[in-house]
Amino acid sequence: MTGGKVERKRRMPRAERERQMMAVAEEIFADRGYLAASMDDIAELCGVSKPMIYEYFGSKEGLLVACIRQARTELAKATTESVVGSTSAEEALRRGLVAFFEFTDTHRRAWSLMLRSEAAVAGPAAAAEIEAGRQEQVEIDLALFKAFLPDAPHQDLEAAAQIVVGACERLSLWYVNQDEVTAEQAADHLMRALWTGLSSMVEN
Amino acid sequence: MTGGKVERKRRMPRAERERQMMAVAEEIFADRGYLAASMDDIAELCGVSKPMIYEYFGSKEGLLVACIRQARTELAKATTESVVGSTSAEEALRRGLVAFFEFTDTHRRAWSLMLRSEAAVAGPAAAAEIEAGRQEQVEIDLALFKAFLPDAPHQDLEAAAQIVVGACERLSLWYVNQDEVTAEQAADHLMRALWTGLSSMVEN
DNA sequence: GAGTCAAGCTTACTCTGAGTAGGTTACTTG
DNA sequence: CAAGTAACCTACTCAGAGTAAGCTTGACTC
Repeated sequence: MTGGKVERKRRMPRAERERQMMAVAEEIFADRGYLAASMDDIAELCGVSKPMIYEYFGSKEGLLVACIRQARTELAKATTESVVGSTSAEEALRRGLVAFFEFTDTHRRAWSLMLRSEAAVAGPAAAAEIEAGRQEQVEIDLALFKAFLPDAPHQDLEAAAQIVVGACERLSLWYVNQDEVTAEQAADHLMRALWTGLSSMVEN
Repeated sequence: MTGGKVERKRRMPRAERERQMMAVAEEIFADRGYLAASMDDIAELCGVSKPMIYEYFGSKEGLLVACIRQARTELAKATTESVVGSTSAEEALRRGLVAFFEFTDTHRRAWSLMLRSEAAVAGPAAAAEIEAGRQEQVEIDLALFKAFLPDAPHQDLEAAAQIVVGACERLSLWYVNQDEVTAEQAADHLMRALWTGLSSMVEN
């Protein structure tokens, strides 16, 4: 089944074991949902006993938070890097959108952890982690708009940033279920729907 | 504290007891989150023992689903009714948006149940109930766009509907935390950001 | 090699909270 | 008032999160 070597029950240094646990947890959480995932099962799949997970992550929610934080970091990295070298605000936004949709497609498990908010229900720490991720995106968009439209009312730009983030989330769900739609097309849809409206704000 | 009569431990017919249970549950779920809410606590606040809730709702998730379904029905009713009598697509969309934002403000508890998806984690039935609510909104928007832009590619309109629903969700969260923003203004922000883009689709 | 320290790991619990079996009370109707 | 049923209760089971206390293995001194 698994291509690599099997090596059951090896002793591992902490860092490596933590990575393995997070990989297993991400899969189990995404597959079964947070509630239905049991720590005993996760431990067994790691070839290790339950207290080890508690030793390293503190609690079930702590394990989930670690998974979410990792996904969040990767997403922020992917979108941020995609924007460098853009020569216009429009290009920057479009590139960011494409990177975002690509991420949600290639990292489906990680994304479903953040989006389907297996978290909101999990507890305050997990919910906060998710909301922080969204807020991060809002700040990025806001900075972009502010640079492009310095004279537009602040409230308008804030609302616009919220709109983009919300639209991205929802559109990503739709997009990953449409086989014939590419990340570029998803980004295009969003640009077409939003861009004229956004750029017209300067005249308001 | 509570304004009305107290009447502790009255016997009630099923329908009335169910309504009371849902009201209590909505509050507890919204306040503490699904996980932290215990069925024993809800039962006690109803002045009744736990098996009664199981008799009427089957499970904890069943109780949550009932709460969500009620909120969903109310939201659909409010937005649908707000649109009747509109003389243009633009007016219909704007009215629907205003009704939506008003609902999220006046029914905060109900809305937070649906939005913060205290549900996705709860289980498949609750998640399905939430997704059904979103899909309902998508269908409504899609029908509206289709009527106004019969020649635009279907995929474009579908994407547009998803965008509107996603943007609404996110913007509603922002809006309920901004005291100085009215429902009309929130709807305005969305219309300004989206309308020109949407209506230009006809030329594509 | 013997001693010792720590990191990685385990067994065997406790305790909370969802869900249930089986019985009791009180209102209605003939 | 007998009988039936709707509303309700006490007292459990059971799964799964979280923990206490100790075992094992390898590396590093002397």
